[in-house]
Amino acid sequence: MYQLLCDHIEQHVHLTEAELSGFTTLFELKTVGKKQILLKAGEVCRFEGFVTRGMFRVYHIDKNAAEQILYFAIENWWITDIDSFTNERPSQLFIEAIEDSEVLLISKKDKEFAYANLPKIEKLFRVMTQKTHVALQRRMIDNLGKTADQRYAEFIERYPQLFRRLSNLQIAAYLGISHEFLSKIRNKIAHKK
Amino acid sequence: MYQLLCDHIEQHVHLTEAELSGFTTLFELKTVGKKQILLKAGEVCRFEGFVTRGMFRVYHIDKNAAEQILYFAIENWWITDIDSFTNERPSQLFIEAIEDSEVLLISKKDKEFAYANLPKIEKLFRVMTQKTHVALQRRMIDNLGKTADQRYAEFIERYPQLFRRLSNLQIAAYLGISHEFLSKIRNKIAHKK
DNA sequence: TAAAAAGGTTGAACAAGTTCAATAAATGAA
DNA sequence: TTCATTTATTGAACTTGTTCAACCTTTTTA
Repeated sequence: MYQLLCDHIEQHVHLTEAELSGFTTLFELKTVGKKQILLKAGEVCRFEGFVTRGMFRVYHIDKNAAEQILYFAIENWWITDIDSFTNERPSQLFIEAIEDSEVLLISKKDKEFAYANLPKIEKLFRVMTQKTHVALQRRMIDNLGKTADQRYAEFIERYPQLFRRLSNLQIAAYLGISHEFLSKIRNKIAHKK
Repeated sequence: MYQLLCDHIEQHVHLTEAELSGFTTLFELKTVGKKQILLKAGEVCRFEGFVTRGMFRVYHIDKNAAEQILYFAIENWWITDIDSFTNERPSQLFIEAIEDSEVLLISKKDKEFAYANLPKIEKLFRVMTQKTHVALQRRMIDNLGKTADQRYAEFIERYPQLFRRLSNLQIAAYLGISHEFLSKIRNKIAHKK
Protein backbone atom coordinates (compact mmCIF):
# COMPACT_ATOMS: atom_id res chain seq x y z
CA MET A 1 0.00 0.00 0.00
CA TYR A 2 3.01 2.26 0.28
CA GLN A 3 3.43 1.76 -3.45
CA LEU A 4 0.09 3.50 -4.10
CA LEU A 5 1.32 6.50 -2.12
CA CYS A 6 4.66 6.58 -3.96
CA ASP A 7 2.91 6.45 -7.34
CA HIS A 8 0.58 9.23 -6.24
CA ILE A 9 3.46 11.47 -5.17
CA GLU A 10 5.35 10.80 -8.40
CA GLN A 11 2.42 12.15 -10.36
CA HIS A 12 2.84 15.55 -8.75
CA VAL A 13 6.53 16.07 -7.92
CA HIS A 14 9.80 14.27 -8.57
CA LEU A 15 11.61 13.06 -5.49
CA THR A 16 14.84 11.13 -5.12
CA GLU A 17 14.71 7.61 -3.65
CA ALA A 18 15.94 9.03 -0.36
CA GLU A 19 13.38 11.84 -0.25
CA LEU A 20 10.56 9.50 -1.15
CA SER A 21 11.38 6.94 1.51
CA GLY A 22 12.15 9.70 4.00
CA PHE A 23 8.65 11.01 3.49
CA THR A 24 6.70 7.76 3.23
CA THR A 25 8.20 6.30 6.41
CA LEU A 26 6.42 9.11 8.29
CA PHE A 27 3.13 7.34 7.56
CA GLU A 28 1.54 4.61 9.59
CA LEU A 29 -0.88 2.09 8.15
CA LYS A 30 -4.27 1.72 9.79
CA THR A 31 -6.99 -0.81 9.04
CA VAL A 32 -10.51 0.54 9.54
CA GLY A 33 -13.65 -1.55 9.42
CA LYS A 34 -16.87 -0.46 7.73
CA LYS A 35 -18.86 2.04 9.84
CA GLN A 36 -15.85 2.72 12.04
CA ILE A 37 -15.29 6.41 12.74
CA LEU A 38 -11.86 8.02 12.34
CA LEU A 39 -12.85 11.50 13.47
CA LYS A 40 -15.81 12.82 15.50
CA ALA A 41 -16.98 16.44 15.58
CA GLY A 42 -15.60 18.06 18.73
CA GLU A 43 -12.27 16.22 18.56
CA VAL A 44 -9.11 17.74 17.11
CA CYS A 45 -8.15 15.97 13.87
CA ARG A 46 -4.67 14.55 14.54
CA PHE A 47 -4.02 13.01 11.13
CA GLU A 48 -3.97 13.49 7.44
CA GLY A 49 -4.71 10.21 5.66
CA PHE A 50 -4.06 8.69 2.25
CA VAL A 51 -6.63 6.02 1.41
CA THR A 52 -5.14 2.81 0.02
CA ARG A 53 -8.23 0.57 0.21
CA GLY A 54 -11.94 1.08 0.73
CA MET A 55 -13.89 4.29 1.03
CA PHE A 56 -14.58 7.10 3.49
CA ARG A 57 -17.10 9.88 3.82
CA VAL A 58 -16.36 13.28 5.35
CA TYR A 59 -19.54 14.91 6.61
CA HIS A 60 -21.25 17.35 8.91
CA ILE A 61 -24.26 16.79 11.14
CA ASP A 62 -26.50 19.81 11.74
CA LYS A 63 -28.88 20.68 14.60
CA ASN A 64 -31.67 18.65 12.99
CA ALA A 65 -29.40 15.60 12.85
CA ALA A 66 -29.28 15.83 9.06
CA GLU A 67 -26.00 14.89 7.39
CA GLN A 68 -24.24 16.94 4.72
CA ILE A 69 -21.46 15.10 2.92
CA LEU A 70 -18.47 17.26 2.04
CA TYR A 71 -16.71 14.57 0.05
CA PHE A 72 -16.05 10.90 -0.44
CA ALA A 73 -12.56 9.44 -0.61
CA ILE A 74 -11.57 6.15 -2.23
CA GLU A 75 -8.12 4.76 -3.09
CA ASN A 76 -5.58 7.52 -3.84
CA TRP A 77 -7.56 10.27 -2.15
CA TRP A 78 -6.70 12.15 1.00
CA ILE A 79 -8.86 12.56 4.08
CA THR A 80 -8.56 15.10 6.86
CA ASP A 81 -10.31 18.09 8.34
CA ILE A 82 -7.76 20.55 7.08
CA ASP A 83 -8.95 23.32 9.42
CA SER A 84 -8.90 21.19 12.55
CA PHE A 85 -5.63 19.49 11.59
CA THR A 86 -3.62 22.61 10.77
CA ASN A 87 -5.00 24.87 13.50
CA GLU A 88 -5.48 22.17 16.13
CA ARG A 89 -9.03 23.22 16.86
CA PRO A 90 -12.08 21.05 17.46
CA SER A 91 -13.50 19.69 14.25
CA GLN A 92 -17.03 20.25 12.98
CA LEU A 93 -16.78 17.14 10.85
CA PHE A 94 -17.02 13.37 11.01
CA ILE A 95 -14.91 10.96 9.01
CA GLU A 96 -16.26 7.43 8.68
CA ALA A 97 -15.29 4.35 6.68
CA ILE A 98 -18.19 3.22 4.48
CA GLU A 99 -16.31 0.12 3.35
CA ASP A 100 -13.62 -1.96 5.05
CA SER A 101 -10.64 0.26 4.45
CA GLU A 102 -6.94 0.91 4.84
CA VAL A 103 -5.40 4.33 5.24
CA LEU A 104 -1.86 5.68 5.66
CA LEU A 105 -1.78 8.31 8.42
CA ILE A 106 0.67 11.12 9.08
CA SER A 107 0.69 13.34 12.17
CA LYS A 108 0.93 17.11 12.19
CA LYS A 109 4.41 17.00 13.69
CA ASP A 110 5.68 14.65 10.99
CA LYS A 111 4.02 16.65 8.25
CA GLU A 112 5.68 19.80 9.52
CA PHE A 113 8.96 17.94 9.63
CA ALA A 114 8.43 17.08 5.98
CA TYR A 115 7.57 20.69 5.09
CA ALA A 116 10.72 21.91 6.83
CA ASN A 117 13.07 19.35 5.31
CA LEU A 118 11.56 18.51 1.93
CA PRO A 119 10.58 21.65 0.01
CA LYS A 120 9.03 19.55 -2.75
CA ILE A 121 6.50 18.26 -0.24
CA GLU A 122 5.31 21.79 0.38
CA LYS A 123 4.72 22.03 -3.37
CA LEU A 124 2.92 18.67 -3.42
CA PHE A 125 0.39 19.80 -0.86
CA ARG A 126 -0.01 23.26 -2.38
CA VAL A 127 -0.84 21.69 -5.73
CA MET A 128 -3.19 19.13 -4.20
CA THR A 129 -5.06 21.72 -2.14
CA GLN A 130 -5.41 23.81 -5.28
CA LYS A 131 -6.89 20.91 -7.23
CA THR A 132 -9.32 20.10 -4.44
CA HIS A 133 -10.26 23.76 -4.26
CA VAL A 134 -10.98 23.96 -7.99
CA ALA A 135 -13.23 20.90 -7.73
CA LEU A 136 -15.10 22.41 -4.79
CA GLN A 137 -15.54 25.71 -6.64
CA ARG A 138 -17.14 23.87 -9.54
CA ARG A 139 -19.42 21.98 -7.18
CA MET A 140 -20.37 25.27 -5.47
CA ILE A 141 -21.37 26.82 -8.80
CA ASP A 142 -23.41 23.73 -9.64
CA ASN A 143 -25.17 23.94 -6.30
CA LEU A 144 -25.95 27.62 -6.74
CA GLY A 145 -27.36 27.33 -10.24
CA LYS A 146 -28.53 23.80 -11.01
CA THR A 147 -31.51 21.66 -10.04
CA ALA A 148 -31.13 18.38 -8.19
CA ASP A 149 -31.82 16.42 -11.42
CA GLN A 150 -28.89 18.06 -13.15
CA ARG A 151 -26.57 17.70 -10.17
CA TYR A 152 -27.41 14.00 -9.92
CA ALA A 153 -26.79 13.42 -13.64
CA GLU A 154 -23.44 15.21 -13.40
CA PHE A 155 -22.42 13.30 -10.31
CA ILE A 156 -22.97 9.99 -12.10
CA GLU A 157 -21.05 11.19 -15.11
CA ARG A 158 -18.16 12.72 -13.20
CA TYR A 159 -17.74 10.03 -10.55
CA PRO A 160 -19.01 6.74 -12.01
CA GLN A 161 -16.59 4.80 -9.79
CA LEU A 162 -18.10 6.42 -6.69
CA PHE A 163 -21.66 6.08 -7.96
CA ARG A 164 -21.35 2.31 -8.28
CA ARG A 165 -20.11 1.92 -4.71
CA LEU A 166 -22.54 4.30 -2.97
CA SER A 167 -26.06 3.97 -1.63
CA ASN A 168 -28.66 6.52 -2.65
CA LEU A 169 -28.76 7.76 0.92
CA GLN A 170 -25.11 8.80 0.65
CA ILE A 171 -25.54 10.38 -2.75
CA ALA A 172 -28.57 12.36 -1.55
CA ALA A 173 -26.58 13.71 1.40
CA TYR A 174 -23.84 14.74 -1.02
CA LEU A 175 -26.27 16.45 -3.39
CA GLY A 176 -28.07 18.21 -0.55
CA ILE A 177 -31.49 16.65 -1.14
CA SER A 178 -33.70 14.14 0.70
CA HIS A 179 -33.28 10.50 -0.26
CA GLU A 180 -36.97 10.32 -1.06
CA PHE A 181 -36.61 13.07 -3.63
CA LEU A 182 -33.57 11.35 -5.12
CA SER A 183 -35.69 8.23 -5.47
CA LYS A 184 -38.28 10.25 -7.41
CA ILE A 185 -35.59 11.68 -9.67
CA ARG A 186 -34.35 8.14 -10.38
CA ASN A 187 -37.88 7.01 -11.14
CA LYS A 188 -38.35 9.88 -13.59
CA ILE A 189 -35.06 9.09 -15.36
CA ALA A 190 -35.92 5.37 -15.60
CA HIS A 191 -39.34 6.03 -17.15
CA LYS A 192 -38.19 8.74 -19.52
CA LYS A 193 -36.19 6.51 -21.88
CA MET B 1 -1.00 50.47 -1.90
CA TYR B 2 2.11 48.32 -1.78
CA GLN B 3 2.01 48.82 1.98
CA LEU B 4 -1.29 46.93 2.18
CA LEU B 5 0.33 44.00 0.38
CA CYS B 6 3.37 44.07 2.64
CA ASP B 7 1.20 44.09 5.75
CA HIS B 8 -0.85 41.21 4.37
CA ILE B 9 2.25 39.11 3.68
CA GLU B 10 3.66 39.86 7.13
CA GLN B 11 0.56 38.36 8.70
CA HIS B 12 1.35 35.00 7.16
CA VAL B 13 5.15 34.64 6.82
CA HIS B 14 8.21 36.58 7.90
CA LEU B 15 10.35 37.88 5.07
CA THR B 16 13.52 39.96 5.14
CA GLU B 17 13.41 43.48 3.66
CA ALA B 18 15.15 42.14 0.55
CA GLU B 19 12.76 39.22 0.13
CA LEU B 20 9.74 41.43 0.63
CA SER B 21 10.79 44.04 -1.89
CA GLY B 22 12.00 41.33 -4.27
CA PHE B 23 8.52 39.86 -4.20
CA THR B 24 6.40 43.00 -4.22
CA THR B 25 8.24 44.55 -7.17
CA LEU B 26 6.87 41.68 -9.26
CA PHE B 27 3.42 43.29 -8.97
CA GLU B 28 1.99 45.97 -11.20
CA LEU B 29 -0.72 48.37 -10.08
CA LYS B 30 -3.87 48.58 -12.16
CA THR B 31 -6.78 50.98 -11.78
CA VAL B 32 -10.12 49.48 -12.73
CA GLY B 33 -13.36 51.41 -13.05
CA LYS B 34 -16.71 50.17 -11.79
CA LYS B 35 -18.28 47.59 -14.14
CA GLN B 36 -14.99 47.07 -15.92
CA ILE B 37 -14.19 43.42 -16.55
CA LEU B 38 -10.76 41.97 -15.68
CA LEU B 39 -11.44 38.45 -16.92
CA LYS B 40 -14.03 37.01 -19.32
CA ALA B 41 -15.02 33.34 -19.57
CA GLY B 42 -13.17 31.80 -22.51
CA GLU B 43 -9.98 33.78 -21.91
CA VAL B 44 -6.98 32.42 -20.04
CA CYS B 45 -6.53 34.20 -16.72
CA ARG B 46 -3.06 35.77 -16.92
CA PHE B 47 -2.93 37.33 -13.47
CA GLU B 48 -3.33 36.85 -9.78
CA GLY B 49 -4.46 40.08 -8.13
CA PHE B 50 -4.34 41.60 -4.66
CA VAL B 51 -7.11 44.15 -4.16
CA THR B 52 -5.95 47.43 -2.59
CA ARG B 53 -9.09 49.50 -3.19
CA GLY B 54 -12.68 48.84 -4.21
CA MET B 55 -14.43 45.54 -4.75
CA PHE B 56 -14.66 42.72 -7.28
CA ARG B 57 -16.98 39.83 -7.93
CA VAL B 58 -15.91 36.48 -9.36
CA TYR B 59 -18.81 34.73 -11.02
CA HIS B 60 -20.08 32.21 -13.52
CA ILE B 61 -22.81 32.66 -16.13
CA ASP B 62 -24.80 29.55 -17.03
CA LYS B 63 -26.74 28.58 -20.17
CA ASN B 64 -29.80 30.48 -18.95
CA ALA B 65 -27.72 33.63 -18.50
CA ALA B 66 -28.10 33.38 -14.72
CA GLU B 67 -25.11 34.45 -12.64
CA GLN B 68 -23.63 32.47 -9.77
CA ILE B 69 -21.20 34.40 -7.61
CA LEU B 70 -18.26 32.38 -6.35
CA TYR B 71 -16.89 35.14 -4.15
CA PHE B 72 -16.47 38.85 -3.57
CA ALA B 73 -13.09 40.46 -2.95
CA ILE B 74 -12.48 43.77 -1.21
CA GLU B 75 -9.26 45.30 0.09
CA ASN B 76 -6.70 42.66 1.19
CA TRP B 77 -8.32 39.84 -0.75
CA TRP B 78 -6.97 38.02 -3.77
CA ILE B 79 -8.68 37.53 -7.11
CA THR B 80 -7.91 35.02 -9.84
CA ASP B 81 -9.31 31.97 -11.53
CA ILE B 82 -6.84 29.63 -9.93
CA ASP B 83 -7.58 26.81 -12.39
CA SER B 84 -7.21 28.95 -15.50
CA PHE B 85 -4.18 30.77 -14.11
CA THR B 86 -2.16 27.76 -13.03
CA ASN B 87 -3.06 25.45 -15.89
CA GLU B 88 -3.30 28.14 -18.58
CA ARG B 89 -6.66 26.95 -19.77
CA PRO B 90 -9.72 28.98 -20.79
CA SER B 91 -11.62 30.24 -17.79
CA GLN B 92 -15.26 29.52 -16.99
CA LEU B 93 -15.42 32.63 -14.85
CA PHE B 94 -15.82 36.38 -15.06
CA ILE B 95 -14.08 38.88 -12.78
CA GLU B 96 -15.62 42.35 -12.65
CA ALA B 97 -15.07 45.45 -10.54
CA ILE B 98 -18.27 46.43 -8.74
CA GLU B 99 -16.70 49.60 -7.37
CA ASP B 100 -13.92 51.82 -8.70
CA SER B 101 -10.94 49.72 -7.71
CA GLU B 102 -7.20 49.25 -7.61
CA VAL B 103 -5.46 45.91 -7.81
CA LEU B 104 -1.85 44.71 -7.76
CA LEU B 105 -1.29 42.12 -10.46
CA ILE B 106 1.36 39.42 -10.80
CA SER B 107 1.89 37.23 -13.86
CA LYS B 108 2.30 33.46 -13.83
CA LYS B 109 5.95 33.73 -14.88
CA ASP B 110 6.73 36.12 -12.03
CA LYS B 111 4.82 34.04 -9.53
CA GLU B 112 6.77 30.96 -10.57
CA PHE B 113 9.95 32.97 -10.25
CA ALA B 114 8.91 33.79 -6.70
CA TYR B 115 8.10 30.14 -5.92
CA ALA B 116 11.50 29.08 -7.23
CA ASN B 117 13.51 31.74 -5.40
CA LEU B 118 11.52 32.47 -2.27
CA PRO B 119 10.44 29.29 -0.50
CA LYS B 120 8.44 31.31 2.02
CA ILE B 121 6.22 32.50 -0.81
CA GLU B 122 5.28 28.93 -1.56
CA LYS B 123 4.22 28.65 2.05
CA LEU B 124 2.27 31.92 1.88
CA PHE B 125 0.16 30.69 -1.00
CA ARG B 126 -0.30 27.22 0.45
CA VAL B 127 -1.62 28.72 3.67
CA MET B 128 -3.87 31.18 1.84
CA THR B 129 -5.31 28.52 -0.44
CA GLN B 130 -5.99 26.41 2.62
CA LYS B 131 -7.84 29.23 4.35
CA THR B 132 -9.91 29.94 1.28
CA HIS B 133 -10.66 26.25 1.00
CA VAL B 134 -11.85 26.01 4.59
CA ALA B 135 -14.20 28.96 4.04
CA LEU B 136 -15.59 27.38 0.87
CA GLN B 137 -16.13 24.07 2.67
CA ARG B 138 -18.17 25.81 5.32
CA ARG B 139 -20.20 27.61 2.67
CA MET B 140 -20.78 24.29 0.87
CA ILE B 141 -22.12 22.69 4.03
CA ASP B 142 -24.42 25.68 4.58
CA ASN B 143 -25.70 25.41 1.03
CA LEU B 144 -26.35 21.69 1.39
CA GLY B 145 -28.25 21.92 4.64
CA LYS B 146 -29.69 25.37 5.22
CA THR B 147 -32.60 27.38 3.87
CA ALA B 148 -32.13 30.71 2.09
CA ASP B 149 -33.31 32.61 5.19
CA GLN B 150 -30.58 31.08 7.29
CA ARG B 151 -27.91 31.56 4.66
CA TYR B 152 -28.86 35.22 4.30
CA ALA B 153 -28.76 35.80 8.06
CA GLU B 154 -25.35 34.16 8.28
CA PHE B 155 -24.00 36.12 5.36
CA ILE B 156 -24.92 39.39 7.07
CA GLU B 157 -23.37 38.26 10.29
CA ARG B 158 -20.18 36.87 8.80
CA TYR B 159 -19.53 39.59 6.22
CA PRO B 160 -21.12 42.83 7.50
CA GLN B 161 -18.53 44.89 5.61
CA LEU B 162 -19.52 43.21 2.34
CA PHE B 163 -23.24 43.37 3.12
CA ARG B 164 -23.15 47.16 3.47
CA ARG B 165 -21.47 47.64 0.11
CA LEU B 166 -23.50 45.15 -1.93
CA SER B 167 -26.82 45.33 -3.74
CA ASN B 168 -29.42 42.67 -3.07
CA LEU B 169 -28.99 41.44 -6.63
CA GLN B 170 -25.38 40.55 -5.86
CA ILE B 171 -26.21 38.94 -2.55
CA ALA B 172 -28.96 36.86 -4.15
CA ALA B 173 -26.53 35.58 -6.80
CA TYR B 174 -24.10 34.67 -4.03
CA LEU B 175 -26.76 32.84 -2.01
CA GLY B 176 -28.09 31.02 -5.07
CA ILE B 177 -31.62 32.44 -4.95
CA SER B 178 -33.65 34.88 -7.07
CA HIS B 179 -33.51 38.52 -6.06
CA GLU B 180 -37.30 38.57 -5.76
CA PHE B 181 -37.16 35.83 -3.18
CA LEU B 182 -34.43 37.65 -1.29
CA SER B 183 -36.70 40.68 -1.22
CA LYS B 184 -39.45 38.56 0.35
CA ILE B 185 -37.03 37.22 2.94
CA ARG B 186 -36.05 40.78 3.83
CA ASN B 187 -39.68 41.77 4.12
CA LYS B 188 -40.37 38.87 6.45
CA ILE B 189 -37.40 39.78 8.66
CA ALA B 190 -38.43 43.46 8.79
CA HIS B 191 -42.01 42.65 9.87
CA LYS B 192 -41.06 39.99 12.34
CA LYS B 193 -39.50 42.30 14.91
C1' DT C 1 -32.23 68.50 -14.63
C1' DA C 2 -34.56 65.31 -17.31
C1' DA C 3 -34.44 60.89 -18.92
C1' DA C 4 -32.80 56.47 -18.66
C1' DA C 5 -31.03 52.75 -16.34
C1' DA C 6 -30.55 49.96 -12.41
C1' DG C 7 -32.21 48.22 -8.12
C1' DG C 8 -36.08 46.91 -5.01
C1' DT C 9 -40.88 45.28 -3.80
C1' DT C 10 -45.12 42.80 -4.28
C1' DG C 11 -48.61 39.34 -5.76
C1' DA C 12 -50.24 35.39 -8.19
C1' DA C 13 -49.39 31.09 -10.39
C1' DC C 14 -46.21 27.60 -10.68
C1' DA C 15 -42.19 24.30 -10.00
C1' DA C 16 -38.87 22.16 -7.01
C1' DG C 17 -38.03 19.85 -3.01
C1' DT C 18 -39.51 18.12 1.96
C1' DT C 19 -41.90 15.50 5.25
C1' DC C 20 -44.32 11.74 6.92
C1' DA C 21 -46.12 7.36 6.63
C1' DA C 22 -46.65 2.98 4.54
C1' DT C 23 -44.59 -0.73 2.11
C1' DA C 24 -41.21 -3.47 -0.31
C1' DA C 25 -36.56 -5.13 -1.28
C1' DA C 26 -31.84 -6.03 -0.07
C1' DT C 27 -28.31 -6.92 3.32
C1' DG C 28 -26.27 -8.57 7.42
C1' DA C 29 -25.84 -11.11 11.63
C1' DA C 30 -27.06 -15.10 14.50
C1' DT D 1 -32.12 -20.03 7.09
C1' DT D 2 -34.42 -16.53 9.73
C1' DC D 3 -35.00 -12.33 11.87
C1' DA D 4 -33.61 -7.66 12.24
C1' DT D 5 -31.71 -3.76 10.14
C1' DT D 6 -30.83 -0.88 6.46
C1' DT D 7 -32.00 0.83 1.99
C1' DA D 8 -35.28 2.08 -1.64
C1' DT D 9 -39.92 3.39 -3.45
C1' DT D 10 -44.30 5.75 -3.62
C1' DG D 11 -48.13 9.04 -2.61
C1' DA D 12 -50.26 12.93 -0.37
C1' DA D 13 -49.90 17.24 1.84
C1' DC D 14 -46.94 20.80 2.62
C1' DT D 15 -42.97 24.34 2.37
C1' DT D 16 -39.53 26.61 -0.13
C1' DG D 17 -38.20 29.01 -3.88
C1' DT D 18 -39.08 30.64 -9.08
C1' DT D 19 -41.09 33.19 -12.70
C1' DC D 20 -43.38 36.87 -14.67
C1' DA D 21 -45.38 41.18 -14.68
C1' DA D 22 -46.38 45.49 -12.66
C1' DC D 23 -44.92 49.25 -10.17
C1' DC D 24 -41.94 52.22 -7.35
C1' DT D 25 -37.43 54.27 -5.84
C1' DT D 26 -32.69 55.39 -6.39
C1' DT D 27 -28.66 56.22 -9.04
C1' DT D 28 -26.34 57.47 -13.35
C1' DT D 29 -25.62 59.84 -17.21
C1' DA D 30 -26.46 62.95 -21.21
